[in-house]
Amino acid sequence: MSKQDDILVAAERLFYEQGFHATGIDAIVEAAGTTPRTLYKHFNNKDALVLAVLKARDERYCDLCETFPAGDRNSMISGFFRASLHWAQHYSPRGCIYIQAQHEYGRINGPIMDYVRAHKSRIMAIITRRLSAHVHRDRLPELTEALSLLIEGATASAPLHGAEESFRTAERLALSFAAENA
Amino acid sequence: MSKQDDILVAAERLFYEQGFHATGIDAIVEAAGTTPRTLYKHFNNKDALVLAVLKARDERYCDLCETFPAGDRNSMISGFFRASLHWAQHYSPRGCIYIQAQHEYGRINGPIMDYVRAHKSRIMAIITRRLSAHVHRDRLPELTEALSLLIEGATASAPLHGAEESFRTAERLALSFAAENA
DNA sequence: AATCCGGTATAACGATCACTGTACTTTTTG
DNA sequence: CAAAAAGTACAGTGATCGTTATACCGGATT
Repeated sequence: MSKQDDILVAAERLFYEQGFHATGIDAIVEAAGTTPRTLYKHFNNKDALVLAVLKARDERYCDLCETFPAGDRNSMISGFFRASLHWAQHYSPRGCIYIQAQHEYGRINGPIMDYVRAHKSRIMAIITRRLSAHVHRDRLPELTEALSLLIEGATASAPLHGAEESFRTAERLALSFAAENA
Repeated sequence: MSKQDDILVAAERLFYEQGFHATGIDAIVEAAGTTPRTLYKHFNNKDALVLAVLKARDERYCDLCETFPAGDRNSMISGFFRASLHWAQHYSPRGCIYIQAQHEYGRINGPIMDYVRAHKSRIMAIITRRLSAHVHRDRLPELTEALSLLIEGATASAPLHGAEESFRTAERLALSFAAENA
């Protein structure tokens, strides 16, 4: 476990809990048990650190979308929400960090916003591909968009209404929709 | 139009476009055409200004939820999403300002977070009451929660996928759900 | 043995932050 | 008209921000 990893872990936790702008470099280095000088030897500036945190999260969530068990259409929809509930409970109990980044950096047309957009479309591409064998081709885009919207809504609702209930509601909505648009 | 209103309008725009922590007092007073001294005669501190902005938004959106046209169950669901689409396009094209506040102030157990929670439950109460005449009592809580989740998801998806498409998808999801759980 | 590399310690840079003291002018109001 | 209220001008507070300079340490590589 290098110091670079310690810094990444601490930064991810603090950025997510307090917000990007509200988290100073000093707080990160203290939580990571190191010094500003070391941090800036691994990351050119704060934005680079933010990007690294977003990238680490992106890879882990993409992995989750790739690996939840396959099956028929309905069981895959349920599996997707079950996996996302697990993710929300363990890694994302206070909403989506990309939505958070979009709010805090939305004015800027920089690499951070580019990464947010890329992440969301990566997820949609994975879902589309994994569902493609079990859904009619004409219905695939609208189902993917519905699932994306529902995950977004469940993640945003979870902090206030509880994760289990939010994701269960989202799952029921998705199954109703899929059944009607068979 | 008092200076206090000018300050509120400028603060709402800048907080929403750039984020709360990223927006300095100096930027607000410049946009409002006044001075820091005047701002602090109307608002004790920055948090009080944030609260005033959240309150102004709350009242306007509650008004919207109260006044969209009534009708039978399905037409009210459609009306709710149509009204919210209009709101998103004109006042909220970059996501929900309360979700934004929750991310930036979530660590703190203060009046800002209290107001966020109060806003969300106020909206749900209005929707529940307005739908109560047209939905079976047993199905009312779950439909309200589904609508809340869908509005949240559509608002969060709108900046990336387009407002019309996001709210149309949310509406279709809601109608499928309501039909299946009649 | 010499050199590089990851990391540490300390201190400081200029900029910006939220916020205020003081004094003056304009507008509103009784 | 007088008094209170609202707004302006300007400078400056201490604190914190992201970032860097300088110098030193220990271990692995060559």
